[in-house]
Amino acid sequence: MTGNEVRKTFLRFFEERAHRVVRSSSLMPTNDPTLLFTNAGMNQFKDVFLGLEQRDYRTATSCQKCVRAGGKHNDLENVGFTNRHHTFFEMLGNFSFGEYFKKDAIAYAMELVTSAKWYGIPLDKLYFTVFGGAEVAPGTVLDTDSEAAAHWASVGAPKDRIIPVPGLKENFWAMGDTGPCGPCSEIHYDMGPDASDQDHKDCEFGCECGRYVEIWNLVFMQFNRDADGKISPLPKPCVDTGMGLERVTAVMQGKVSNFDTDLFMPLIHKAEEFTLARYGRDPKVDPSFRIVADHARATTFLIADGVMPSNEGRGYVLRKIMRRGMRHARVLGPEKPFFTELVLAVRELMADAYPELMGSAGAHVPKVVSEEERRFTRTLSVGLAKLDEDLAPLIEAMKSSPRNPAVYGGAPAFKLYDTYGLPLDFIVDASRDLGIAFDQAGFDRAMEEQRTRAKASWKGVARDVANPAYAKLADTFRTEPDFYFGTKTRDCRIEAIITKYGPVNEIAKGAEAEIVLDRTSIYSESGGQVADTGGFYDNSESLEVAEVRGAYYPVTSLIAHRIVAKEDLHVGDRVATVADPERRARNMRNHTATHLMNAALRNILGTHVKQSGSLVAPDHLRFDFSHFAAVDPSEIAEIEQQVNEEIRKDLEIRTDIMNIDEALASGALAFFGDKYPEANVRVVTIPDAASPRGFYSKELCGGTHVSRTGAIGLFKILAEQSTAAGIRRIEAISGDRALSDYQRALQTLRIAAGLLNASEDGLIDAIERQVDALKALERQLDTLKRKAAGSQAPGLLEQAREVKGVRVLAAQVSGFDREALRQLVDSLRQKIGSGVIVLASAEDGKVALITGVTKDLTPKLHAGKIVQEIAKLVGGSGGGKPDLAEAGGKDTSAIEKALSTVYPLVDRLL
RNA sequence: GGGCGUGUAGCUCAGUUGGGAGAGCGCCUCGUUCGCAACGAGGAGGUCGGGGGUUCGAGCCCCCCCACGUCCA
Repeated sequence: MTGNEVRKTFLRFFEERAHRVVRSSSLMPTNDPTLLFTNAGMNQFKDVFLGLEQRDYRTATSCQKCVRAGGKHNDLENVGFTNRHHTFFEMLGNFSFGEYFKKDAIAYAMELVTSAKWYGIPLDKLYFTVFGGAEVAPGTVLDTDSEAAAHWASVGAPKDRIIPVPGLKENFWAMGDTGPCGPCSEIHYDMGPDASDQDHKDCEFGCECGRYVEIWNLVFMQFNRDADGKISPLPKPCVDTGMGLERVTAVMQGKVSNFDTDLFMPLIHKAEEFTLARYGRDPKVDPSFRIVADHARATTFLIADGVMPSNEGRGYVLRKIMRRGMRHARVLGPEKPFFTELVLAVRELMADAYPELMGSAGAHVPKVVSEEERRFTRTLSVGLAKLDEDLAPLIEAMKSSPRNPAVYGGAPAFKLYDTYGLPLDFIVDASRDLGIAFDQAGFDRAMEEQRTRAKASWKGVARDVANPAYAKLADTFRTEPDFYFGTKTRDCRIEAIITKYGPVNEIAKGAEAEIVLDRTSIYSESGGQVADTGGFYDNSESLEVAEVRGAYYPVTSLIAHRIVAKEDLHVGDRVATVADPERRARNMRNHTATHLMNAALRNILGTHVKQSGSLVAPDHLRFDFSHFAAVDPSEIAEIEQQVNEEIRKDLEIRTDIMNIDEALASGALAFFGDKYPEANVRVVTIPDAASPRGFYSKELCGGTHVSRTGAIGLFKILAEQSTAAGIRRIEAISGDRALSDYQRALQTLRIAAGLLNASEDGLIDAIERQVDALKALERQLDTLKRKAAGSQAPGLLEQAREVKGVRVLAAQVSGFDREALRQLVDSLRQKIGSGVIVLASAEDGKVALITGVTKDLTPKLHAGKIVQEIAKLVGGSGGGKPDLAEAGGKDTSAIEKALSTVYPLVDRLL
C-alpha cells in the first residue's frame, strides 16, 4: 500500500462510518496565540472540545498537516538521526464530539488496523496499552481504565497483549492544567528484532530500543479538571485520536525507518541526482539525506501556508529549518545548491493530497526558497571571513609555540554565531581541522546568558480566556447578527449581563458591563473590521438606556456589547440597538475598498499575494500581505487606478451563504484557512462582467459592505512599508477621508508654489532651480572666501614676530567662518615657511580660534596644546592634531588679550 | 518581545581618546592609439540612514526612530 493509499484508506473508512471528512487546517494557527504551528490533528477542534464552538457535525475525520519545530515540542535537532523524528508530518485522526466513546472508538480502531479489507496488520504483531492508574490531581487517584481493557478484549485483543501503563506521562492526556482530560489507549506495533537500534534479539514489549512503535493513540476525554484540581466527569465525553501517517506507512511497507517509505524515498533519490553520495552506504552521510528530505517537506508546506522566512516567530523557525536543510545539502553535494530542486520534488509528490501546493499558494514556494538560499550563501561568506580573522592569530601562536595548544574562545565563537549567524558546525569543523581546541563550555555559557536575557524580558501572552459564563451561555443559544441589514434592530432581549465579577441579573444606571442580546444590529469586531459604536434605546427610540462602546465575540456564537448603562437594566428587558450610521458607513466603504485592493494586488503583483492581516477602521484601512519586495510607486499608482476604475463602474455587491467547498471551488479567497466553524460560509462577491471569471473579487467574509462600489467614492493609498521579511503593509483611505486629504494636499501645494512664485505644475522645476542656484552660490562663496583669505595673507604676515628664531603670528581677523579660517591658515603656513600661526575670529558672539604649526616645528610645538592654552582665556576649550588645531570660546572681548599671550607661550615652550 | 551587528559617492568599503570626508571600481572630458583593451591627466558625483542631545566643534559620544543582517524567546 502506498503512503497516499494509507491516507485515503483511513479517511474512507471513517467516512463510511458517518464521519465528516474535514480538510486539514493551515499549519499557521491564526486563532491560537499559544501555538507556534499546528502540531496535532485536534488543534482545529480545540474550541469544539472546550464547548466554545458548535459545528454542524458531531463526528469527524481528518488528515492534518503538522509541524513540530520550535516551541515546546522541538524535534528539530533529532531529525535525520532517528527513524521517526520529523519536522513535518501528517496526522490521521477520528473525532467524536459527544457522539460515541470508548467502545466504538476501540472497535473502529481494531477493524481498520487488522481487517484484511483495510490495513490488514497481523494481530500477533500488536500490543494495546490502557491507562494504568495514577494520581491525576492532588488527592484524586484514578484506577486502571478497565473499561478500555474490556473493550479491547471484546474485539479480539489477546488478554496478554492488553497492557495497563500506570502514571501520568504515557497514558493520560490533558489539554492544560485545567480543562478536559482523560485516559489514553495506544496501539503499538512490533517491528521485530531488526528494528532494535541496540541489537536486542528478544527484548520484550516496553523496551525503548525502537522495536516497539506506537502507531495510534486514542484519547478519551472523560473528565474535567477545574482550577482547584477537582476532577469531575464530563457530561458529553469526547474522542480524539491520532495516527502518524509516516509510521503506519512504514509498517504497511515493511520498513524499519519512516524515511525508507515512498513518502520520502523519491525525495532522497532526487537528492542523489545532485551528488556522488548514495543513500544507505555511509552512516555518516545518511542523516544528511534524511534531513534534506524532511526539511524540504516542512519548507514547502510552511511557505505554501503563508509562513515566510524571517528573523522572528514562525518565520524564524522556518528559516532555521531551511538553512539546516541547505547546510546538509552542501554536505552532500558541494557542486551547486539544490535545496530548491527538492522543494519542487515535494510539490509533485504531494500534489494529489494537497492541491494547494500546485495552486497559487504553492507557486511562489521555489522563488522564496531560492531567495533564501542566496541570502544564506551571503551570510555564510561574511561569517566564514570573520572566522578566518579570528583563527589567524591562533594559527600564528601555534607556529611559534607548538607545545601550547591554541584554544578558540567560547565568547568570540558565540559572537560569530549570534551576530553573524554562522552555524556552529562551521566553527567546530574549522577549529578541529586546524588542530585548535574549541571552548564549547564557554560557548554554552554565552548561549545560556542570552536565553536568560530573553526570558527575563518575556512578558507572556496575556490571552483573554473567555469568561466561563460565556461558554455556558453558548450552549443554550446564539446571538443573531442583524447588522447585515441595517444599523437598527428593535425588540432585542437582554439575555445576560456580565460584570467583572461575573453574571448578574441587573445593573444600575452608570455601571459598566458586557451585555449579550438575542439579536443585535451592532457589528462586532471581527475579520479586521472594528466594532460599531452606538446605543441601546427603548423600543420607541426616545430614551437612550445604554451607551455602546464596542462589541466582540467572547465565543464564536455570542456577541458581547461593552456598555455603560444610562438607566437601570435587567435581564429580560427589551431594547432597540442603534449603531452610529456615520461610523458604520465609513467602515463599509473601507471594507469593500479592502476587497477591491486585495484583488488589484493579486492582478498586478501576482497571485502569491496572500493576506496576512487586515484592519478596517472608520478613518483608514490597513492591509498586510506576502510579497518579496517593496511595491514600487508605479505599481502603487496602477493599483489605485484599477481600484478606482472598479469604483466608477458602480458594481452591485452580492453576498451569498453557501457551502464551503462550493465557495472555494467557485474561486473565493479564504485567508484564515485554519478553521471554518460552519459548513456554510458567507461569500462577498463584486461581480464584473469585464473580468474573465465574471467577478472582480470574491472572498469569504463576515464584514459589512456597501451595496454598490460607487459608494466608496474615492480610494487612495497613503503608505507602503515592510513589517517583516516578506510581508508588506499598505495603508489607504477612501470616501470623505480621501477627499479631505486631497484638499489638504492641494492646499499645501498651492502655498508652496506661491512661496516660490511658481505655478503648481512648475513647482518641481522651480525647486530644482532654487537648489541648483543655492549650490552654485555656496560654491561661489567658497572660492571668494578662499581668495579673500589668500589676499589677506601677505598683510598678516607682516605682523609676524620673531620668537627665539621662530616666526610667530597671532592675529584677529573678521568675516571668516571655520572653513575659511582653515584655508587662511593653510595659505599662511605655506608662505611663512617655518613658524606658528594663531588666528582668532568673532562670529555670532562666539570666538573661533585656529592654530597652525609648520611640520618642521611639530616635534617641539603642538598646535593642539597651544590652542588649548589660548582658548582658556576666552572661556572655551579645544584641541586637534600637532600641525592644525581648532578651539572655540565665548568671551569675544578677551580675544586681544588672549592673542597677546601667544608670544610668551611659544617662548616658554621652545 | 530582548540582545548583538551594519547603514559614509552609482557599487565595494576605509575613516585612529571628537578637530581638514577618503580609496578602489564605475561614470564624464581630454590625451595616447588606425580602433579597442590597457595606460596617463583632469572632472562630476555625499542631507555620512532620519530626528534630538552633549560640545567651541559630531561621520565618530549619548537618547529616540527607521531599514537590513543575525541570535534568543
